[in-house]
Parts: sequence; structure tokens; C-alpha cells
Amino acid sequence: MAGNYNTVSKTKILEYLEQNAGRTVRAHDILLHLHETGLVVNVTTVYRCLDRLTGEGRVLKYTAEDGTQAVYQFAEPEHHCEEHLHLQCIRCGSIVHLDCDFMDDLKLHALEEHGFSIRCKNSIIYGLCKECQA
Amino acid sequence: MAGNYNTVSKTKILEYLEQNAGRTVRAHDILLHLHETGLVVNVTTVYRCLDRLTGEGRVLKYTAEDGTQAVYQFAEPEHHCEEHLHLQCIRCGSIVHLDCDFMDDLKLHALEEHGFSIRCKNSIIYGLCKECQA
DNA sequence: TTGCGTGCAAAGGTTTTGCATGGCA
DNA sequence: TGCCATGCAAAACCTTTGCACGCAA
Repeated sequence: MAGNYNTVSKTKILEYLEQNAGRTVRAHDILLHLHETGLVVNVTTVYRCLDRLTGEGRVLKYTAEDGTQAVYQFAEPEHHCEEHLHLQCIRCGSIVHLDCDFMDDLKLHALEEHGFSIRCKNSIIYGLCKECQA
Repeated sequence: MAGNYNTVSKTKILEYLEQNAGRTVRAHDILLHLHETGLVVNVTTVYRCLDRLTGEGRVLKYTAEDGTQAVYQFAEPEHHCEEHLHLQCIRCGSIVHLDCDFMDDLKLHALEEHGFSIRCKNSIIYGLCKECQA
């Protein structure tokens, strides 16, 4: 089974994602960070670790607003990120978790009024956060 | 100013998008369709026409669920697609317009409770449509 | 005639794959 | 020891760019 081994690369990548839990990061950011801390890994390894972490549900994968590359976000275990939507600021990249009662209203409305069953995985709503609306 | 000229390519591309208004299509789909109808155009032209149409607000651009490529959708002029979110079925690709009063509630909730100002452009929520929930 | 649109070829960027080697348990 | 993870190089893939030519208005 994949993802069984806890290697240095995988651990360090998850740590970095956890430190940046409030935003999304690109594969390139991770690579740069690892190199800065003295851990020389290959891009391929970064992608493969991210795949495993995504498969384990410990990391969420989205697409950057420009659509040119994938971005990754730490999935805080106790936050149940698979069950609510995320809002991302197009200026600073910060993430807002829509983990409130309104999320239930939204799911219910989509289902009852539009016959649509929302899957939060991969979904992302863009906009501007409080700080960036100036 | 860009987009002034109404060329055959641009017209045919918009027609195809209008015929498929209920779903999103990829640049490759457009190219294939044009070739099938006997109009031989280059991929570059397809991308450039799509850019102009997107700039004019006549076409919406998203990212496919897998994040590997861009998808395009006809923006029905009278529907004000810039003002509401869209739900897309991950099985059949069909699009549901969230153009109802609930959309106002959602915008208001995001703003008042999370300080977040939603931009519908590029945003897409994935899930399963009525027909595909079986 | 002016300037935008197009085709072609090439490059750009991110992500994936094959194969041999290295490392975890 | 057995299997998974990694590095390296190359490929795949979508998309963009430069330049010369063609076409719309």
C-alpha cells in the first residue's frame, strides 16, 4: 500500500504545509523551502509525496486562480476540510474555511432547489479577504 | 483595441460554445469540432479567440476539475454570469447556474461573517447533478 | 492603407513516467 | 529481505510567444 513509509521528505513537506496552513503553496514553493533548509530533494519526489499526502486526506489539492498550476493546503485533521468549502483571496492567497452552519444551508439549498450534491473536494471560491479589500 | 474584428474563427467558436451552453468545453474540443465542420484553424488561433471572447465577457474561463487544463463556457448575455456562482457536475460536466436569491444570502454571509468578498469569476463548485447521483 | 488576426514553429512551464538505485521497516 | 521511495533524464501535456503574412474595415 502506498504512503506507508514515513520518509524525511514526506515529513518535512507536511511540516511545511502545516506551518502555512492559512494559505496554499505550490510544488515549487515546497522545493525552494526544502532546499533552503538544506534538504536537497528532486521535484519528482515533491510531487509524489504530495500525491500520497493528498491520497491520505492530509493535504488538499486545488488549482491556482490562473489555472496554470496546482496548489496544496494542509488539511487540519480536526477541521473536517472535506465537509466544507474554502474561500481563497486572489491577492494574498489566504484561505477562509466556510465551516459554519451556513454551509449546511448551502448544501441543502443546492440539493433541494437545484438537485445538485456539492462535493467540497477540489472546489474553491475566489474573492478578496478582509485585509485585501482596501 | 483587441476583439474588434469579427472573423470566421471567432464567430464559429462562439457558436459552438453557445450550442454547448450547458457544459464547459476544452480548447481541444473546439479545435476538433471546427476541423469536423471543415474549418481548418490552428490551436493558437483557438486560444487567441478564446482570450478575446473571455476579455469581452462573452465567455467564461475555468479550470477543469483535474487542474490540468482550462475549460470554457458560453456566457449567456442576459444571465449575468459574473454575478452568480456555477456548480459543475464532475461526471457529465453539466453546469448549474446559482442565479437565485440564495446567491445574495451567500454573498452576504461570506462578507458579514467571514469578511470575505466573493468574486464569481473563475470560481466553480464541483459536485454531482441530479441525473448523475444514481 | 492601417492594424488586427492567423499560421507556423518553437519555446515555456508544470507535471508525469521509466528505470535503476537507495532506504525504511 | 521485501517493498516502497527516490533521483535522474526524458517525455507528455497544455499554453504562450515571435515573426511574417493575410485579411477585415
